[in-house]
Amino acid sequence: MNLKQLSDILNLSQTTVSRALNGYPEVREATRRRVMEAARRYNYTPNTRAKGLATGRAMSIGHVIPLSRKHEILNPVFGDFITGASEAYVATGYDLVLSLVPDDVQAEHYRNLGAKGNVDGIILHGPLVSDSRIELLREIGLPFLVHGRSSGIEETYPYLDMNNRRAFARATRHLIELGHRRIALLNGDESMDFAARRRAGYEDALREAGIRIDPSLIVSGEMTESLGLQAAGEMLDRPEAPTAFLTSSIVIALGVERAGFRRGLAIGRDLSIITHDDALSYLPNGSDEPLFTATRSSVREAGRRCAELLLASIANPDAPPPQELLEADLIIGRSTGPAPRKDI
Amino acid sequence: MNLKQLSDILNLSQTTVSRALNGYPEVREATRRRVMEAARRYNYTPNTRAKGLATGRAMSIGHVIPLSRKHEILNPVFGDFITGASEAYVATGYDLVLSLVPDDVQAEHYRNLGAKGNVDGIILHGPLVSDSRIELLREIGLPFLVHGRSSGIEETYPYLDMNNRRAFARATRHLIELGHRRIALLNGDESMDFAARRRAGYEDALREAGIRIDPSLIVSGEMTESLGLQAAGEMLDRPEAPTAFLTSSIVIALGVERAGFRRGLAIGRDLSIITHDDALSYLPNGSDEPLFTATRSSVREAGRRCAELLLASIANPDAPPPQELLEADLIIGRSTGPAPRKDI
DNA sequence: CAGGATATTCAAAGCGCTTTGAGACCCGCC
DNA sequence: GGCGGGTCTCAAAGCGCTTTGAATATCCTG
Repeated sequence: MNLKQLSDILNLSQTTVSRALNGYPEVREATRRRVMEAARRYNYTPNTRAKGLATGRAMSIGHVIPLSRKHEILNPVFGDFITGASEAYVATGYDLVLSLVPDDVQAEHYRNLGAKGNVDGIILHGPLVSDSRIELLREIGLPFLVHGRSSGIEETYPYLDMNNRRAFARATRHLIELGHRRIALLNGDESMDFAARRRAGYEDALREAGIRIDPSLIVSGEMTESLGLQAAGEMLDRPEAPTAFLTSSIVIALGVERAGFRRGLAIGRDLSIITHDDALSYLPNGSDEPLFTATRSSVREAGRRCAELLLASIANPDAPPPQELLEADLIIGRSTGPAPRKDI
Repeated sequence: MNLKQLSDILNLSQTTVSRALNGYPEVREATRRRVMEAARRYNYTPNTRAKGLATGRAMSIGHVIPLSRKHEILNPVFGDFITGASEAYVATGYDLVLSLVPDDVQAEHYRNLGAKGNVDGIILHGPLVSDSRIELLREIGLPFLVHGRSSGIEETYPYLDMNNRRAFARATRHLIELGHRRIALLNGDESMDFAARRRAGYEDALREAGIRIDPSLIVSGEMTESLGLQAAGEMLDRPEAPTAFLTSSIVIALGVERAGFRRGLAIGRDLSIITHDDALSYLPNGSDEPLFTATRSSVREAGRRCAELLLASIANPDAPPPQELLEADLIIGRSTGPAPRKDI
């Protein structure tokens, strides 16, 4: 069923039907009702492509997920982010076009997305430190919004980020106040901006407390269970083992916990853990009382907000670029406690 | 840059340029090269919407993820699936349109997708037992392919599934051969088809061995770490505790493991665990030797294959509906061993 | 009830592309 | 040198929608 068929049935012109459907004022109420009614009856839905061609708007947003050739890991966070974004899109009739693109063809892909005209805007995922894609997107002229930030980019650009630095500084400070001195950091890949900022926060707090930064207590890499298991295992076997771990994701923390279990260490007593918790739906941090003490910030909420901001800036292109910084909560669970006596 | 501008620059008609670009034979090679060259130089990419309008093909595939209102959990498996599917799409120039749709508006959403004409086909995720969406999609007439199957649907429909029943029967048999008699099953929500089949496989093997099926050893629900922790914890505290667990996902298995740790049980000796392993990129089952004994089937591979099958059946609508069944591997890790002596 | 204002409706031009049917050009052959 | 056949190129008609500018009803006032 297309517009012409519908208007023929109604004995109206296409113009009138279109206007009636799109809420223009030049249509008598009775006519509009009649049209609406018929549209529903015949299950008429305007063809998106044709509508897009005519209006110049694609009614869809592109999400481009970088896929490293080296470690082809799709960030598990992504699913929740998308869920949140989707909420905003569904509410406004937008579609979500997803592309997973290998690093080496990213630039080309962004250019194509612009030229092909099938998205009205782009959400940029997984920004690196000094990420060149930001400049590229500005150059292309397609509206965009960065989920995260990129240190080292001077110009202002639209973003929504979580205050990683402050969150990790707070967490580190909390451990220090509990008497811990040897605090390990198991971080994500530090070429990613978020991980670099988390490390900066960790170092801020240590410096502040006059604690030497020990590079042998810092590991960064893919955020998997085995990273936690292996790195923590190795560190715990040292004579001067850390008494506390700060980890960038719950999955890593689970690995640390296991390394502790294997060595007969009680979590929260012999060994403290604070993790960042993205509040992923399928990895809840305990059901009632949180398992891990954690800096928590819902990535789903971030997804929703990102989508809202991008849609708003598409609707109003002259507004200044949106920039938002979410703060994480520090929630206390059962994985932290005072540093063991002998270590104070 | 659009076709007209490009053809003006080249002093050619739009037709000629279009034909040159799309590989039609009526263009001299020299001309074609000249056109190609210019297209690259000016970074011309045909507008998808316009092309779609003219050809009637959207060059994109819709993935509809059901989002239960009750437990808003996005299956973590989904990320890897999409990654796989993406590989097939990128190779053929298709886009991936994603929608997360609450259960109660699914039917409407499928209808709209059809009418709006912005996808050429649909991948149906998360089929339930007797899933009515399959009938709906057939009625709508849009090409589709089910990832999984739906028991209780009589007509043939295109699908790609993993042989869940056989996989779980094999795993259960393996435990039985190791001497286990009290084997618990921690399953996904059994209104989902895959979970129902897994349970059937588990029961097949028990029946075969003449072991009574004990409903108190079967739990199904959301596949989270805490499900594993709680269900296993509760079972292990019984006088007649199970000696082995079969779980539907690694996350559950991690929970079981933790419940074991907490009770001082050695995994692989006091307690055996077999899990299904979707080979998720961010949840590797150990780095060299597998942590868990597992039935393994890469969901990413499944994604790639689903996409390929759907694209093939779009290209050739008269072919019989593709139906494929993947077999899972049973890989032996360190989480299984003979049943403890006293229990034999 | 004429005349102008207002409320409705219409025909037609685009949006950027593909594709059809026809025309121009060039070649070699008789 | 004219003609048939191949090779290229072209103008124009759609694809389904929005939107402009004009036409037609309808209504109200004096």
